[in-house]
Amino acid sequence: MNKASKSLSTTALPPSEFNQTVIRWQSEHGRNELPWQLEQDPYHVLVSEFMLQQTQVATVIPYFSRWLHHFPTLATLASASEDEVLTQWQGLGFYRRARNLHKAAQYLQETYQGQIPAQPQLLQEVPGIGPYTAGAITAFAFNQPAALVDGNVKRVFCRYFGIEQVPTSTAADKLIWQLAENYYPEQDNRSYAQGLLDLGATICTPRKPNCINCPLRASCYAYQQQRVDNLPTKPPRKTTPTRPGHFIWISNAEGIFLTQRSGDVIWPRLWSFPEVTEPPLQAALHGHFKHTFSHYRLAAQVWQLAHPNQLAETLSTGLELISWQQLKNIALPTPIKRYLDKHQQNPG
DNA sequence: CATCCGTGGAA
DNA sequence: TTTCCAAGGAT
Repeated sequence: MNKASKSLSTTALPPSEFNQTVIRWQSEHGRNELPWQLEQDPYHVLVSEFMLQQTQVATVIPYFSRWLHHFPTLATLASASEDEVLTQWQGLGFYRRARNLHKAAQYLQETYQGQIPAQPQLLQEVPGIGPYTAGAITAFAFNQPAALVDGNVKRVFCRYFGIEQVPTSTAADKLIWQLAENYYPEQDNRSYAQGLLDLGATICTPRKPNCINCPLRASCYAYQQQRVDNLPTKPPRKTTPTRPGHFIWISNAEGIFLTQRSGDVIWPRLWSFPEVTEPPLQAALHGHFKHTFSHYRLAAQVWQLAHPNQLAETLSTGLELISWQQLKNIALPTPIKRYLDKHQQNPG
């Protein structure tokens, strides 16, 4: 018995009983009317899975509907411009996903004539598709057998099998993927995969799980050992630093000067006030805002220059005068959009 | 293996 | 107010 399996539950159901229990529960209590479940369209599944990466269902739903209205097919998405794609994505965050989804559509058009392959191995060659999304598309779009591990599966498995390692660790990740490979069914994988996610999202929740309604509680390690509140093991906390930011406000009656950010920074390829590393000389404070990212806090000051001419000396990036009307057609980061909404009443 | 990449909702 | 964390992937 190796080290990893020593801590594992000895009362776990065998795969066939486990996955049949999940499938039966899913058909009665799972989610079956989410927007991307209504039509079994692989493109719909593709879009939803990109949007759902690290993003909750409730947040995604309105974006998904608007997206399909704007890009109804894979081909329309593939032929769209990057700016158009980012504008539809604005506010959803993790903007690399949008560019990856765009690249994925172009890749699928060129490589498979617009068809989406049903094999995880091929799907992982697509930009933005990793191990989870490859399994998810295989299961949800094609109802084919494949393993998939997301945050829900990790939590359910850590509790059910009694996995003590921090779930983000490499050791836990390998173990959970191995279990996932061993437990998925050959038939009905769509319902099984959906059932695992539904269990994690509605029953086996991070806090105050609803064990009394869980179909797996009789054979769940954490439930039996009263370890539900201790599993999965919490990773050590790290404090999020606060970083200063300095932005430049230049506007006139016609519009405001913005710049399109580069592709390798936060808010990649989105439009924003020009950003500088130091507060400019001879500038008046126009306003300020705070914003929390996943890994740091931004304390931003917005400066208005006394002499707009000095801008050329300060900035390396190109500026464009965006008319007040045009603002709604470009991709803006949420706090920049918010700041504009607040101050646009008094432009200048 | 660690870090980066957004945002919003819940407690 | 702070903390947590969500259908992760790329580097």
